[in-house]
Amino acid sequence: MPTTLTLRPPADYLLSRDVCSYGYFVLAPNLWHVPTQTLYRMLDLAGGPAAVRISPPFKPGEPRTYEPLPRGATRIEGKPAPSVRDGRGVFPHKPGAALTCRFDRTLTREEQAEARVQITRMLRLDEDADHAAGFHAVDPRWAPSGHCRLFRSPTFFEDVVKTVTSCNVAWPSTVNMNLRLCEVLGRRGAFPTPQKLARTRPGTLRARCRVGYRDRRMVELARLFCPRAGKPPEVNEAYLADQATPDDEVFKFLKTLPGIGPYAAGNIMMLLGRYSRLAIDTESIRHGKTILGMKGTDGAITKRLARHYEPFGEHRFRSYWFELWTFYEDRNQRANTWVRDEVAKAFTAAKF
DNA sequence: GGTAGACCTGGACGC
DNA sequence: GCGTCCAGGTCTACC
Repeated sequence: MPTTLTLRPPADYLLSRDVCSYGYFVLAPNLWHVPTQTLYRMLDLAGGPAAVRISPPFKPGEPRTYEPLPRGATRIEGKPAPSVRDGRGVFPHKPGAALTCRFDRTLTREEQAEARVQITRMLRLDEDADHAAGFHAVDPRWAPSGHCRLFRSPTFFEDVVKTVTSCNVAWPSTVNMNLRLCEVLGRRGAFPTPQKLARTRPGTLRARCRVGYRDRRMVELARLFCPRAGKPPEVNEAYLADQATPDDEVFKFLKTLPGIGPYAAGNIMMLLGRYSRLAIDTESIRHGKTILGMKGTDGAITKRLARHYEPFGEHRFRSYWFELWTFYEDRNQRANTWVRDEVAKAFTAAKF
């Protein structure tokens, strides 16, 4: 019998808001199903891949069976998206509602524990209501909407690779690269494991996944996540995620990784739960110019942005990000109504 | 330490 | 339909 797990999120948790809070929710293998406000994806577990559907509790009378997506499907036809009349407050379920995680196969006890860890990481269920209150105390602008959590991947490796696919490329290419990585290298469409990517020939990555010159860097990066000659992986996730490790040390280490520069390192810091740094890219410059009214060269605006977000201290990234995210939502409706293949083309700096 | 140019892909544009 | 140009962040060579 297929496994169903119930996860108790923090009291202020809203699936539609907290999943649709960062661009990675539209990158494969994630699939946000707009009509049912449900997240689908494939998780790679010890016993093999398992598809999971994460949703608020189902109402009495609703079908209890798992409804797999057709292979290759990118969307499901259904009812129109819920009303977005809310002006950043109303969603189709209540804050703190238990999350139902339905799998397409039976999971062993070990796999259930593994799945809980991965889903908790992805949804940031470890950032409780007190954590959110800490952010809102520093930046009260986001208290009414409750924005605080930023969606990420079930594994650190996936977050790092996704960040590399977002560098020096327009958003549609990032969407495409992730789709192909999952289709070509992932088991049943899951995100490829470090071991699989480390064994892949750069030429295959370039030709079939369209990653371009990133091919060798991605293979080298994957190798750093794999144990070698009985030694632990060079990338020590526990050390990097440990809040006792200084931000400066983490940032310095990340920049030594292949394909990771200042922007990518800043972004990965956020994905590790470290919000004290910005990740400055062309979108940041555009934001500085068009929304914050900054003038001057890109270098000058970068310095002004640093000064502008200084007052938000340990929460700089989130204060910056939700300004940017609100800008996107004002022009493209609420993020929980976005369909992957449609936003793939709309979601670029040049379009705004 | 700072900077110029190469690295690829895919969208936009002109013909 | 084809060719050309351009955006995007990192890396390397060079000053």
